Amino acid sequence: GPSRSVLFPDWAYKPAWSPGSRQVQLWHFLLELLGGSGGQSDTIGWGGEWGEFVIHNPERLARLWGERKGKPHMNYDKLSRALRYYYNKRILHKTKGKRFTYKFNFSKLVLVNFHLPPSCHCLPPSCHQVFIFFLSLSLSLSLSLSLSLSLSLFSLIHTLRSPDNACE
DNA sequence: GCCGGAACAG
DNA sequence: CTGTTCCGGC
Repeated sequence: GPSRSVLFPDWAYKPAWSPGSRQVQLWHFLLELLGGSGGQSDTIGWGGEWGEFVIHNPERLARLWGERKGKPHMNYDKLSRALRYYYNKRILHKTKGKRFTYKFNFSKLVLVNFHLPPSCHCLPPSCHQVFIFFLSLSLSLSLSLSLSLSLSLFSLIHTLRSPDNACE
């Protein structure tokens, strides 16, 4: 597959509940596809609104996702069930009335997956907002360069969060 | 197509 | 935990 290490640092693939595992998540995969080819391909592309994306070829997307996860029987019916589980997590929601169209909640995406402990005051207060700004920039301009900058900032935040830089 | 419950896997 | 599989309902 295309370069997952380019877009996401390794720690982004490790859920907090399972330090050993390194399973790619569906929203990683979607952003990966949307981050390349100027945000447009025959399979998936950014939509009209901010964070909105359209699946142009649902079964092809499912096949690619199945290849990544080692699930040869993946299809859009099952992939879309996984997308629907994102609704309550506030990672995605459906753009109603538009076929195969969903929308990212990027601020929630950041807060859920990369939240800072409230007790830590080592970081500037607006690190999240800075990241969101970069990510929104990459969305509006469809520049993978901006996405790389965003993830570099992610890495920086992660480094600052390490025990070596703990408060007190 | 889209929804969400239920059982299940790793 | 994040999905995967299956499915009845709209």
